[in-house]
Amino acid sequence: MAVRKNTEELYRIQEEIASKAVIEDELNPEELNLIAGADQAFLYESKSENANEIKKERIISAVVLLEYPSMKFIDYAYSVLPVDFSYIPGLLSFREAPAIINAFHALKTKPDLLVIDGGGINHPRFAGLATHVGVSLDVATIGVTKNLLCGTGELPIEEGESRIITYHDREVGYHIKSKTGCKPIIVAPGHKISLKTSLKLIKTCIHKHKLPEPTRIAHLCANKIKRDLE
DNA sequence: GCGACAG
DNA sequence: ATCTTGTCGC
Repeated sequence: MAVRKNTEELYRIQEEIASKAVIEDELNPEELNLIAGADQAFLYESKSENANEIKKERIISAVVLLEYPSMKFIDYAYSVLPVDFSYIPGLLSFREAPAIINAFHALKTKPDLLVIDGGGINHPRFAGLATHVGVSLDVATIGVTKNLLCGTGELPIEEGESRIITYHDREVGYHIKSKTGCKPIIVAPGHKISLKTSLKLIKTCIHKHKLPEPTRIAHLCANKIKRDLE
């Protein structure tokens, strides 16, 4: 339940992914029609055999397909996989990316863009979960999180307002005050999309909640699958 | 050395 | 992320 390879090797992989990430629009925002959201939930099966307690951990990744910009639900797909890699800040993708990639492949209709609950280039080595998945699948991605892993930036105050986040002299994302009374969320490009377009599109995906619809619906979907599975 | 640290 | 009931507020 720990790191399998040397941390240095994993860092090297992330640096390679970062070098392959394209932070420019390779999609036309005007023609965006299908958008997807991905989120994960976990299952714990604890077997208490005599004195030893064996715990199996499984990850559920749900990918929901929505129509843009109506945010109308179209379809979904999911994947359940065993996980052995524990959560380590900065190495989240090695724990969650495989399940997301599996669920994405299970989608019959592919989206033009995938929004993931995790960081994008706002990462110590500029290779957060959204960037990792985007480069692996060669699909445009945006990362959305509720907490900041690294970087600095002012906090927006008024609903709809946003402020740039910087890390090592590089602009890596934004804080967005999505709703009054709610802590700002963090948005960052993952792959094949620019900083500004990421901000613009996510704003369009914010309806009546703090989180944008793709990620919010995916979260509900993953939890329902989890309930039905136990 | 100490504190911080996506999900 | 997950363990969990009520409760304050729009």
